[in-house]
Amino acid sequence: MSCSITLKEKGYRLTLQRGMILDIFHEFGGHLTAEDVLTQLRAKAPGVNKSTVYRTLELLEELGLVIRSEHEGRFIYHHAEEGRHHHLVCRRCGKIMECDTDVSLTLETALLDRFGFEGDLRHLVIHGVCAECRGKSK
Amino acid sequence: MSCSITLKEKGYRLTLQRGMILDIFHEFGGHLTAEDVLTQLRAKAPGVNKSTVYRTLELLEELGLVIRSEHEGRFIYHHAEEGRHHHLVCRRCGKIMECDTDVSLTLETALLDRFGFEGDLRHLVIHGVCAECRGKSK
DNA sequence: TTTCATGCAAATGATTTGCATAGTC
DNA sequence: GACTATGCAAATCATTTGCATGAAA
Repeated sequence: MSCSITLKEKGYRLTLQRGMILDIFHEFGGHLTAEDVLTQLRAKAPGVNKSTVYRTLELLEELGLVIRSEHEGRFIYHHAEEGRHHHLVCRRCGKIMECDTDVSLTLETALLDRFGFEGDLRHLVIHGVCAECRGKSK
Repeated sequence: MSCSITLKEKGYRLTLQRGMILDIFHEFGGHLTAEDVLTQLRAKAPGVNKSTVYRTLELLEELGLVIRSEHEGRFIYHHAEEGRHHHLVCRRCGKIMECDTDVSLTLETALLDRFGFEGDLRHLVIHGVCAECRGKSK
């Protein structure tokens, strides 16, 4: 698959661990913490170490294969090929929804026009209150 | 000032430390880490403790007096009254610029219309490349 | 066989917590 | 005087790092 190719192209070794971590991102669509990845990984290969996960995630992010963001004091990762999308985090129930990026196109052009800032709007984390929770309390 | 009043209104004690931390947010417009606050604080009152800063920041955030966001694995805080603004973080030079929120009005309404999601667009952190850095490399 | 990746264990650094004391109301 | 906030020290938790060994090219 294309990720493995990228690894090799850039001169990195395709190890069993790296392959499995890439697989996890392919299978699992959403956002994962390093610990999530480790848990998934250990279901298949019990011996794998924490450091390997952290080092691999760092590498994959450098290569642009995964996107790193942060949530509640920890880093979360998702597959870059998964497509552009934003995260809507509800501050009441904690639910995280995905939303595609056409909602932010205007913002993207505005930033470029006004500030010359090339914003990476492939992935925003937006906090707020979801429809469900708004219905309950308001 | 209004912040002190809010503290008292909600039944919290207005201590010297809390007052000074509020002052720091009033004087210093930008975003501060807990450690930044501690440093500023110790310039005036050397004896103040780390825990007090963390506990105060937690309280101020609960009361809505400061806004907490995260950047590079640590929490950053800014005064809520400072007005709505976004942060544009340059991934090349690390510079953080502020930008007002009218650029995101379209986004705000789009989220509400489409998902019923009431996004808190008083403060976004947007990563990207600033005009200066774009000029250099592109 | 050479070099890079892994596992292990220990270090780091930000944030949190328990508890006795000091300060506010 | 009662009760809350502070300082101190130690605990926690995610992430990082040094080093010897094992695996990939």
